[in-house]
Amino acid sequence: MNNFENLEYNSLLSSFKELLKKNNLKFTKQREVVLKTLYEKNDHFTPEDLYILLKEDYPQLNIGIATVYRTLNLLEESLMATSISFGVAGKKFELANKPHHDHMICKTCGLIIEFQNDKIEQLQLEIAKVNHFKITSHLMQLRGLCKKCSQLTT
Amino acid sequence: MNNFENLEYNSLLSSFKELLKKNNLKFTKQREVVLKTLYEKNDHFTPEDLYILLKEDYPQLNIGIATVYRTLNLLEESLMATSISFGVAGKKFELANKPHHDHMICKTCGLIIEFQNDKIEQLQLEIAKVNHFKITSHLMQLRGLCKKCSQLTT
DNA sequence: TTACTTGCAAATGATTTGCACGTAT
DNA sequence: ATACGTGCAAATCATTTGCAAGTAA
Repeated sequence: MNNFENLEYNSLLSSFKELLKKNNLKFTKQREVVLKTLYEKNDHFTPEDLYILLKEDYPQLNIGIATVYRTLNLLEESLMATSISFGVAGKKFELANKPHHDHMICKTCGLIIEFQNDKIEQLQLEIAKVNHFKITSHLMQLRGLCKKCSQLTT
Repeated sequence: MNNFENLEYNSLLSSFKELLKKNNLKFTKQREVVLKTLYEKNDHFTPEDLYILLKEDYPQLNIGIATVYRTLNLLEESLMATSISFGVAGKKFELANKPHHDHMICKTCGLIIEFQNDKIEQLQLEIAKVNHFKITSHLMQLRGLCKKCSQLTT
């Protein structure tokens, strides 16, 4: 659970600025365009993906990939972004302004489908309770083939 | 689903040898001790963990870490082992002779608790069906605090 | 004998870090 | 003016790979 669900851009921006101030960090153009792009594109990005996109969209900024990594890590630590891991293949980040959801990931084309299921969440809580385990977060990924790729394969 | 569930060591070993033969690969001491150690310790290991353990237990073998990586990858490709990912922090492998299960992972002490829930698996299949997605595997991890660590924290 | 395998060290690829310069406050 | 942030290049870390020597079949 975080405090950023369903926020529009201006509210996210305010939260971000507040958070920066609270930690004696500065509001820079680089940090701004990372947040803005994640919001506008409303998608999942690897740091590399986002770096390339920012180079295209804001060439005059001449952003460095290290800054992209630093900003994504900052957003994730502040709970304004979340990431899903692809093992050694890296991580993809998304803003945390959407309600909680999990992911289906196509092994062939990388398509990500989001889903949410209350019954599963409920069952997870029950399982945790039986094991005296206190859940702080969970990761659920269904891996396989999306409609398109499973048709190509067949 | 794989064919290794509930197998004892001798059967696993036979399967492994068969699999090696089928692929014109050789049965070596290094491959043997990796399989054997995973079986005997019945636990989850990073390649590094296992490498250190094998160095201790079989010092005369002088196994290299590259061989540990190669063997774990071979076992995983052959479906005799599975891995769970910890993001950038790496992967942990375990033998696939146990029935399918998922994991609870303690963020503080690293304890792994295994669990299995048919209702959740069923719900996952339904969700996939609705989205025309063909599941080949899934990853479900509940992260948080085990009984012991949540008592220490409180 | 003939491949395949191994350990080693070098290569790789993603991510992080040190540093001198730039910039928000 | 004073931190903090940035881009760059070098460093790091886990993992993979090339190669000459070793070993299973």
